[in-house]
Amino acid sequence: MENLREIFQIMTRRFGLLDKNCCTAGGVDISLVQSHIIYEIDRKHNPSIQQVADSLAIDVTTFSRQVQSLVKMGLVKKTPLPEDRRIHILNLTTEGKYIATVIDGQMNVYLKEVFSHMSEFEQEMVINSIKLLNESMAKSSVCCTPLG
Amino acid sequence: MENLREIFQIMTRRFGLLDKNCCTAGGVDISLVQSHIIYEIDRKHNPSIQQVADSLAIDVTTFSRQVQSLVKMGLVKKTPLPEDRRIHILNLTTEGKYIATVIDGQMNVYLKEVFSHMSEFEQEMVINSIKLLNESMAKSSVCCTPLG
DNA sequence: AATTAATACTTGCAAATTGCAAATAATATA
DNA sequence: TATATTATTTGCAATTTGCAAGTATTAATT
Repeated sequence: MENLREIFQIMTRRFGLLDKNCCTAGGVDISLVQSHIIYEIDRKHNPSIQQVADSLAIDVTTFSRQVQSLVKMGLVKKTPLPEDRRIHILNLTTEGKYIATVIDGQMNVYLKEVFSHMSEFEQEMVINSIKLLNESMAKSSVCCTPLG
Repeated sequence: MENLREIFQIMTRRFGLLDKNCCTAGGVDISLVQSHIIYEIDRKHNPSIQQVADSLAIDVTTFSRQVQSLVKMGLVKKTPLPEDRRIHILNLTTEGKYIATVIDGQMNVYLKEVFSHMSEFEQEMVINSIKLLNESMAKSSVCCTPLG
């Protein structure tokens, strides 16, 4: 088998670049990490601080501060859970949701553009492959355990 | 077509985690960025500072300082080019090469482990898909232009 | 019920990383 | 020679990071 690392290194680097494009929406500038946080809060159902931090494999203390920023920016709301007030639940404000939607749309436009250079058949294949890869990484012991 | 961003977001995040594992070799600790820099210097033939910075899409001033650290750590050598002494050529020291080799080996072990959860056929397919993806991104206008 | 332990989250640093603007150094052009 | 251009490096000043230690709240133990 050929050099796996080579092709993966290039791929992830390129996606990193694509990702960087995606941090301005509706006149609001956010950082890459913040966009990932918003994405994750949107995806999960009322997650706690700890949960999201684990999913993104960010140190909780760092994450705590990032959340504070996002709250200050009016994109995220933080509410103590009534049943257990140690836990704080996160969700997006209306503006936060809006930003999430815009970024998501933008990302999909970018990805579609990338896919437009392939045939129907190839597109199918690539999508299946990525899914397979995700499943394999989920099974793997060497990495990637966080995130559900 | 289904939500492209979802599967890519998960994939790149997981690879990010895998990548993070890969920064200790032979008793030397390096950061993620530094490991990418070493990888890129190794891959290119006597690249200049500017070239590597562009490839990795890192600000040159930031990159300059990272190189200084790596030189201080004895992993990278920086030599002015005789024909044009504005340009500084980078290459790995013996220890730098050693580190690069160790990390590369380690990464390939990890990747093989991930691939071990797939059939022969699937493995082939995934590899072809990643290559296709890389080619498509290279053709794309929306991202990823740096790096050759 | 009172102590102790465990969990979820937040601060206090201090170090590392970043990027812009300005500086230097070397070459190319007028 | 003077001016512009290119490659790289510093000077900040702001942001981001992670560890250790803190607070707040709930669970377990006595």
